Amino acid sequence: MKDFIIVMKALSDPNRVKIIKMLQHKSMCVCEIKAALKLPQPSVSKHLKILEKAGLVSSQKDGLWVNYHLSNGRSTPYTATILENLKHWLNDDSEIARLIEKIPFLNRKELCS
Amino acid sequence: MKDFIIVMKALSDPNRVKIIKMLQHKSMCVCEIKAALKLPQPSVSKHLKILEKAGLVSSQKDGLWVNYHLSNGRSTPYTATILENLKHWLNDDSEIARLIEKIPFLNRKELCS
DNA sequence: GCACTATATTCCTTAAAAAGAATATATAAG
DNA sequence: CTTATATATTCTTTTTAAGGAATATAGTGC
Repeated sequence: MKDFIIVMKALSDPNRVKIIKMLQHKSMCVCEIKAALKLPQPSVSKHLKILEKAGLVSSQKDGLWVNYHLSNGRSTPYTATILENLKHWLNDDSEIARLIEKIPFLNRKELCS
Repeated sequence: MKDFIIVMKALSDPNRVKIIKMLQHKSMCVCEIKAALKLPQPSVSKHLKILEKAGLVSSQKDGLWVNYHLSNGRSTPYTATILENLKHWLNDDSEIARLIEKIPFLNRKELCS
């Protein structure tokens, strides 16, 4: 039960859901997410930590950067199903659609400096 | 997005999840749920309202009683999938299992008086 | 009408989550 | 070792959600 609640709470925030939707298209570092969502960097880090604890995303260090990507969902039965369904859920949301469109133009070299 | 968040928030509380798991086995009135979960009546009513707003449960008046049951899930794409998966999710949770076992012994006539 | 019962709502208090500012850590480059 | 940059953490404040007590509503039966 506890794990289930942690997953549901992680998904109860629009910015965190947006992060998941973006990661479906591309692994991203914190500063890319920060730029896409126009949020302060500490706020992004905190959201990512919550998603990571819920088993929804994973991270990988790359020098000074930390790349975040969707997890394989194996941590709980819920994460796998939810991540799978989130592939088609919310694609018709206009705000999500706009975010996704902008992803190809995010340039880490420009953003992080 | 807003609807999705409402559903996720509704599922972010253990008592509300327990209510859903019980309703999978039996339509229940407020006082039956109250007895099963050992919660104050106003608290149960409030949880039910949140579940109803999320499109997860529906209610039907029966004289002085109000029977709650799982909704058909047609209100959003999320509710249908979540309700379907919740049929097998959490069945191995000991607290849930104990609740389900007790359902047949809930007697409305005894409880509500 | 009145009394009784099941449920809902309101109001207030408490707890939990989110936002913001500041600071800390870690790695890279000189 | 120093500087610079990306990210994480801490601490405080604000917002949001949950709990509890009291009251309101809506049926039922007399």
